[in-house]
Amino acid sequence: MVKKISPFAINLEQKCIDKGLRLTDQRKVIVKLLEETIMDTKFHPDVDEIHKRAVAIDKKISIATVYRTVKLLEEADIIDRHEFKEGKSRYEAVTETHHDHLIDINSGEIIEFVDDEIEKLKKKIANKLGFELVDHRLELYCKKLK
Amino acid sequence: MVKKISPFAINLEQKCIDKGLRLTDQRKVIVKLLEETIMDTKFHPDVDEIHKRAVAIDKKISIATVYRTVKLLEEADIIDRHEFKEGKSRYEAVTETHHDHLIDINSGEIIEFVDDEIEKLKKKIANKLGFELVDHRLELYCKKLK
DNA sequence: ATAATTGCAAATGCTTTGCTTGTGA
DNA sequence: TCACAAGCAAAGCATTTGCAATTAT
Repeated sequence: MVKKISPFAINLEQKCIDKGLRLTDQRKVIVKLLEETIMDTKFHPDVDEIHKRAVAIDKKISIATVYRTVKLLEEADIIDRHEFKEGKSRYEAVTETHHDHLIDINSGEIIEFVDDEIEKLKKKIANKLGFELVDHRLELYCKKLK
Repeated sequence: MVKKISPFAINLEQKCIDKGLRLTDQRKVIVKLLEETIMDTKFHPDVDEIHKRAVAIDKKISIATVYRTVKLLEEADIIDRHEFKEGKSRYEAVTETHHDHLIDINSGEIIEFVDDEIEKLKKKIANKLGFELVDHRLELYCKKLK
């Protein structure tokens, strides 16, 4: 059976269908929530935050389901998991272009940025050391200049 | 009372004394172990590894003490804690110059590298966004080129 | 002497999992 | 229909902590 693929899936639910994931009511709610991370680039919810918001929509969604769904979506390359220095994971929808994060250590605010120069440099360093870059993370922990 | 400071402390035990940390038998053992991370740049032990090695020297050292000591040393800026993508912390003695890490995703080997260009770029990016860089981490997850 | 440190075991916080019941395709 | 998903509660894992006993200065 040939699966129909939408190459320009605009929403995460469509991406799930494209990947052949079964769309339960719970998954629809969670996926809808995570879609907000596309427009609001400062929104990187953790499992608790996702669960709280999900329960507000449908109170029968358990935290176990949130954990399972978030893991599933990560494995399907639909969302990214980040572990900043706080001991828990935060999630956001996968974006076309790679970006890094700047974390305001006073407010906790997370700012995304894209910098081609630093992306090229990462690749160059890996190659120089005899490696091929597969994945990478760069986090800048900062305080506001006044 | 004026504390005597050794500005060029060659060993971690001296650094502990300089910072006014009480040197118990257990701490001496742990600190001695962690000193190995200075010469062996690929050695980034986790708490379990430190505890295993510590017990081999003095079997009455508990894992709680390892956790407490490692936290103490981190707060005293004597060692650095790293959290690579594996869900536990790894430690190494603080070095004069900042370095980043390249992790071989197949072997788990951790390689340290220093790159001035990327350090400058980190600072530049933070400033451009209106921030002052306080802390940062860059990890390259790679596979060997053949 | 005495304030700090230890060992032990219990508690924590985040995450995973076994099992039974429920449900999407 | 029926393989897969959900809910619940128990388990897992790294880490922290309360408390009584021990120890460094």
